[in-house]
Amino acid sequence: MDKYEKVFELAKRRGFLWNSFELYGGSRGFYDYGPLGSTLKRRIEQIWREFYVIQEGHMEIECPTIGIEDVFIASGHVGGFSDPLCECKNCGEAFRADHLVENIMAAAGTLSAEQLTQVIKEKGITCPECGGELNDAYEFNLMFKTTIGPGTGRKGYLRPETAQGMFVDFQRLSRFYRDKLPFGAVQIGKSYRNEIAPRQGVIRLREFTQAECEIFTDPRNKKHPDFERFADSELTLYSQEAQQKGEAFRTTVREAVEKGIIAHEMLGYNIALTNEFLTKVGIDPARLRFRQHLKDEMAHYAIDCWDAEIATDRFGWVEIVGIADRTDYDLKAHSRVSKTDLYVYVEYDEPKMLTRFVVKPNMGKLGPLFKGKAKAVADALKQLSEEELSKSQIKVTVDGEELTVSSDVVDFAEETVKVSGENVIPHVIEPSYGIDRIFYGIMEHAFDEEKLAQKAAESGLKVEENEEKADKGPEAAKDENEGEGEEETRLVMHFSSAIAPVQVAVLPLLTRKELADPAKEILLRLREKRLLVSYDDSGTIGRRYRRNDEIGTPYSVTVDYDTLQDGTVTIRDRDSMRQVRAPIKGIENVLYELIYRGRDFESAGKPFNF
RNA sequence: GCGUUGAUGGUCUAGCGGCUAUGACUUGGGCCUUCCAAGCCCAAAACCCGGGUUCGAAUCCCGGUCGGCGCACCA
Repeated sequence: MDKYEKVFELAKRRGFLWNSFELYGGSRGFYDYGPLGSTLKRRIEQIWREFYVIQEGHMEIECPTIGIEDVFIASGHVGGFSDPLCECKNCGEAFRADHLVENIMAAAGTLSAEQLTQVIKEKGITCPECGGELNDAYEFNLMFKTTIGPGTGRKGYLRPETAQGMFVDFQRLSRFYRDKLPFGAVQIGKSYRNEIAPRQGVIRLREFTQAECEIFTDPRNKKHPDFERFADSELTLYSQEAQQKGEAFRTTVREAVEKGIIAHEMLGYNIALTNEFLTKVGIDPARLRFRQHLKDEMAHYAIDCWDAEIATDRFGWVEIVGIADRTDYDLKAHSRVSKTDLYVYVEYDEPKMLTRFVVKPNMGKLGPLFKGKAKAVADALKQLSEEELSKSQIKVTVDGEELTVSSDVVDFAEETVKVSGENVIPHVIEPSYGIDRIFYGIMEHAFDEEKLAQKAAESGLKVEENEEKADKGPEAAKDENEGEGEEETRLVMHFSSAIAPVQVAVLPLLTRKELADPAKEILLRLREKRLLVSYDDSGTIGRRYRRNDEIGTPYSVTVDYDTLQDGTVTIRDRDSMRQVRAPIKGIENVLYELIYRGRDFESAGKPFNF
């Protein structure tokens, strides 16, 4: 079993992730989040909101998951979100039709499936594998298509990304933020891609959760007002240059921006923010890097693009976040299709005085003179130069007809006007998170199989000797030695308490009413503090500790007979397995501080060892 | 999508023409038990789906579904 299998086995068994539709045999590319998985995921999303909505002030919006066709025509998904495929009739191998044609002609990527089929036939292209005949090329679009309304209805698509919502709502958002750049908006929700062959579990899904943020920025100023906040943060960067050498390096955000490795402060800031977020939710910094897109891999309109990648045991480096400067590409595209200008009016620091030549035809006189042609004449006059307008008889050409206008029907002058700003199409900085992949990354990075004997030696915990076996004499001891290969291991999920789906387990030492009652009282008090708590009284205490280790519960509270005497309970720390003794009174505050205030465990009570 | 390989209780697995389908862990009920899983008793729980071959199929054959791997794909 490799690590992926172990993590998945645990995830399945403990209610984190299940194959969807298992009852009916399942369906590829879909996963259910079980009770604990669902909670864990929601907590990740909630921290994401704390970062982007609360701290950064990019408000959240919610758009339909079904979009109308125009939206995806503008975004390029209708035309470009598909690949022309074609298969060999002989060996069945599938190829990208445009790739086959690429060697023969340029701009193969712009051809339709029909055109590609024609080229393949004309040039007699055969299967690169076996030389067999190829069948007709066809478009495979990765969007799920549907119909809106009854009958033929209207074409609709399940959105392949959440980002378009923010672009389509751009004007409303701009008003909401009182037309002041930069501003941003986020959306967390489901997106859909009809993948050809989804694999790798939750890494590639047909329905998945994205958290995307679009920051609309002044293209002339990509400095970040709060850059200093992260300027000295260290990042692991795998830049274009570093990729040549095959080696990532550590540097500060400031240095990366100054040296031009990262294009500008806006990107640098957002990469650092991403780094902070991922670390906070439990991605191991040692298994995290930011990889820059290579020139040929970047979308043609993008200025710079960085992926946060995590090291996974089976799949190697996996992209979990993309952070790109998409320029004004999306807004321009929607402008074009919707025939609406999308811009923000940006005021200058100082109004500019501009001199320009202004022509003012006197319509009161032109009208009676030229009747229906008056408007055209006026327009023609406006095009003339000062010199021509200065003549007493001005000649203009309207619809091929030369007309003469006397100089008294038109005024002109050089005017100085005050211009206090201009219309700007913002550039978009887009951090785009794949929540499901982050979820898996957290699971894998939190997963641990601890050798218990070794741990006990290291942490100075008491090693449990099996007394029974010792009593049985030398033979039993020999048995034990022979079984040495099967050293006891402990499965632990080292979730941070910020995301753990269960934060505290309340456990009566024995299944007895006199212990259960105070335990249940503690349970209620913790719930009042809005902590995620579970109660478990089945099996031995050790077994329950292990159960909670597996689901990553950071703290356990145990009620025993001493509790009845002196009103104290045991708090156990998941990672160190250490225990302290603390009074029941105020226990909810102590746990709250351990979980949310980073209180040191040893300070939570008196050291305790059994 | 092509090729290849696999599919047995919740999990991991034995069985590869003839059984009431193996075992372990887990789970539930109880006993025992005063702090780190596997002490005792009891119980629950499985042959992926559909065809075919055969007196008889978990086992052999075909198709499908799902999983792994390789190729292609990953906008």
